[in-house]
Amino acid sequence: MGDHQTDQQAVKVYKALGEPTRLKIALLLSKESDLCFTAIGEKLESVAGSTLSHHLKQLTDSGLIDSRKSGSYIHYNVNREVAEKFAPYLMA
Amino acid sequence: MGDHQTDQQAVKVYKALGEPTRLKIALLLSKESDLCFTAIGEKLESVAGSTLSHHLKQLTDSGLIDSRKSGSYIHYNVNREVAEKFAPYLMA
DNA sequence: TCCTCAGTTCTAGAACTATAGAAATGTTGG
DNA sequence: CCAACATTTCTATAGTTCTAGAACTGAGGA
Repeated sequence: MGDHQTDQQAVKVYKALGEPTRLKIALLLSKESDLCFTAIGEKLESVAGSTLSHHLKQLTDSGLIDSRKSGSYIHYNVNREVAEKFAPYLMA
Repeated sequence: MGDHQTDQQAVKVYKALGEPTRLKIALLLSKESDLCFTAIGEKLESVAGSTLSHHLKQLTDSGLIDSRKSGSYIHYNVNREVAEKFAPYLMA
């Protein structure tokens, strides 16, 4: 068993990926870098902004997705290190 | 994006692992093969049999854990192929 | 400054999940 | 067959999560 801290992150990452919309977001970001909030929203059909925000929060809180603010946009990316460690399936 | 079928299994596997008790079970089984229901229950402190059964069902339904009946016991094992594909972290 | 656009937070309801006790099922040993 | 044990199913409940609308914050452009 890895250390407790790491296992806790594993739970967060897996919980984040264990929901269809969030897995889709993670897969989108693994194919295309630097998408911003609105761009992600457009690729998912019919998801309210508030819902998308909620999903992105879980993904970023887990450490799997990084966000970077640029002007009035926020760009999202898969954190490769975390993905390789817990879910390299995303990068396949 | 992988095919839809595979992504659906990914969601199931990750959902199964995104809960502390179930991650613990998966990690236990990755270290020690062929544990049976009761043996797993003993390694987790204070989990009712009915609850354990429920967790094991999700793990086996996802394909991540295999079960094999032998006499009146059921032995559980990590399915290495599925683990390598979605969560090699388990085998690390 | 004012308006607009990007994204978040608040609120709330419907759906889902974790948990366990009790009852049921199935298997083995006596 | 009966008793004991392994595991599941049923039922109920407390807590969590998904979802979206409405209201909010903050940045940039006219």
